[in-house]
Amino acid sequence: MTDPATGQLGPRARQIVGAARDLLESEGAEALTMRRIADSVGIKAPSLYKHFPDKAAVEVQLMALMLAELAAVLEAAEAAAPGSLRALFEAYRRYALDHPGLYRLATQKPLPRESLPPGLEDRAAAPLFRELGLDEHAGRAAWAFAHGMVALELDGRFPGGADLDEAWRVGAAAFTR
Amino acid sequence: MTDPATGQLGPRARQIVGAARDLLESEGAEALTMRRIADSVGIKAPSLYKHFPDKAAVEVQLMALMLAELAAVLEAAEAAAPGSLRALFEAYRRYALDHPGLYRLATQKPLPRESLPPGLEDRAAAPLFRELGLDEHAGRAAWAFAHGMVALELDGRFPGGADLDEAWRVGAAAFTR
DNA sequence: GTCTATAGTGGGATAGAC
DNA sequence: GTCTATCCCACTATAGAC
Repeated sequence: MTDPATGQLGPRARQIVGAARDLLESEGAEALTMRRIADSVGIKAPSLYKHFPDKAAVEVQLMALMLAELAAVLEAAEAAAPGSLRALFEAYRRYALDHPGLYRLATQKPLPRESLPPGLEDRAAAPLFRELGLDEHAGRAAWAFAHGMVALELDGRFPGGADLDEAWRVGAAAFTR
Repeated sequence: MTDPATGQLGPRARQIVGAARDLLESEGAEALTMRRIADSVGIKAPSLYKHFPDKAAVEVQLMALMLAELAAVLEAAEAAAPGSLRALFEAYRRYALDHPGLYRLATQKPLPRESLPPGLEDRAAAPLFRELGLDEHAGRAAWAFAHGMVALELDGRFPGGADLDEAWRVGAAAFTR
């Protein structure tokens, strides 16, 4: 539940979101139920409703968490290696593979844009667009490439021995111009 | 249920898969339940188990259907416009957008490769690889781009007014070389 | 802010008669 | 190959006591 004044989460609510996150990463999306979240926190499921109106509200917080972390990771990559699309892709891939549950949750359905902190979505997308000279079309194409690579890898769609580093390299070269 | 001799589906089983497909496309993945499928066919849910061992077996048939159709569509595009990556992307996009339920079902989880007709997966992938000169890395990168574009578009992740044709064009140009 | 109890829904799947 | 009846499970969410 968000504080009506500040829009911030209380400590208990933050703990719930943290438990939900751990559950999602350790056991996958099917494990993300109100009962399991409550168990992790050490309370009963109905008590969760004193902190969040419904399950969707918990998921919104998880999506916001993912976007903020991804933005931070991309911004750090940009600062460490300015002008390197390779480095941005590398950071994107690493984040997604390290947090597959969160990445999928925030990625496989429409974003509840009204419920998210303003500007957060743009902040996560900005480094890629900056790198590609603010060309919106190239930015979308490169984003789609990165998302596609990650989605296919997470879903085990590439053959076993595939050299994905090389595919990422080809993609980075294709969009670098 | 597959005929033990031929591996083919009987007429009733084919009807069930067709009903499942229509349900999936018209009402989405959540509507794809054994009860709903049975309703569409005009029988009761338990009767489905005389034709398929479980729900997963129905889904496998849907995945095989999607791969076969996608392969056919890409092969047709290749024949109509040889050497055009643009044309392949166009066909890929159109198929996915026209059959979002099927596309997602066959795409958002690991393929049950042992249960699919041998070679089907490769057949669906072949046109793209042929177009890119059999370069496996370029093939994977281009496939990831196409899948990423489609996934993001299906999930409503692009901003409202985004000119996606242009993003596809940029992607095709980037991988054409 | 936590609990117990429970409503209400819906799902996959099986048993056994016909 | 279809039916009825049923099991067993799991989920989200609410009511009301403390």
